[in-house]
Amino acid sequence: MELLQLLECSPPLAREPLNAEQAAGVARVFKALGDPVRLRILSIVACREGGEVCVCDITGAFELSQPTISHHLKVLKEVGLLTSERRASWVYYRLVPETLGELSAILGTPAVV
Amino acid sequence: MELLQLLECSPPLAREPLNAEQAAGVARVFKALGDPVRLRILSIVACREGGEVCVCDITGAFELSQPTISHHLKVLKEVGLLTSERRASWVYYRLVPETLGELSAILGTPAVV
DNA sequence: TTTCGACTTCGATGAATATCGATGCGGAAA
DNA sequence: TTTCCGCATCGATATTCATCGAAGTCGAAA
Repeated sequence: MELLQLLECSPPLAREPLNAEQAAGVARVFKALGDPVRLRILSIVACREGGEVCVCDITGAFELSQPTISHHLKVLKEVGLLTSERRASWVYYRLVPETLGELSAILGTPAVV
Repeated sequence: MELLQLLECSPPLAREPLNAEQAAGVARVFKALGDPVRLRILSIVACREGGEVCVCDITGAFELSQPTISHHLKVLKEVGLLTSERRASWVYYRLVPETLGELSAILGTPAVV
């Protein structure tokens, strides 16, 4: 099952206990968020006007090697938080807001909490 | 700085890029959520009428050793997602809804997304 | 006091991961 | 074609982590 679909059929934490499959899927995405570098990358992409950032801009924001940034981008892409598109020599990354929204819903909306 | 306070002053991902300190604090909590067992534990506690669960009830829901469950409970407690209280021979765990709410707000409310 | 049960802590181990340098690849320019 | 640049992949390494058995703690009961 695709990851976003699995998120969509995972109930909020406080509604009913997650089963093992749901928990495994949701945990994959939260694990991707559980790294400060990846969180900052995601934030950089999310804040950008136009919604897309090229890798060189992200690399420039950290004192980390380019392969390391590439690794983190791959992790974020694998769990459905980012998409990428190559245009000419550059690769542009975009946010997938649906995935973030599903996560937020699983945690429970602030109003309900 | 205490973790919940750091969450409170961390902007939503899409508002402005997280700085290193904010990202480190937020990542700690997401990392705790990035394990399927811990997610299920959290869900079990969140769903429970009365809001509290004793360790033996949680242990009984998994095919894992009791020290392993205790380890996961400690992780969830250290990042401010659970609190515990001992009464007689039993230890009861409760959810900290404020922490979940802060996380949800950082991801961005579903309506805004 | 001794015993017992619920739970935590400790120590060890195998697996996962963050990081990097070196290398590969794809496209554009020369 | 050759060269160069942006980015991904590979291989290696040091660290982190999930898990468990053994041992410790704490409170209640005997």
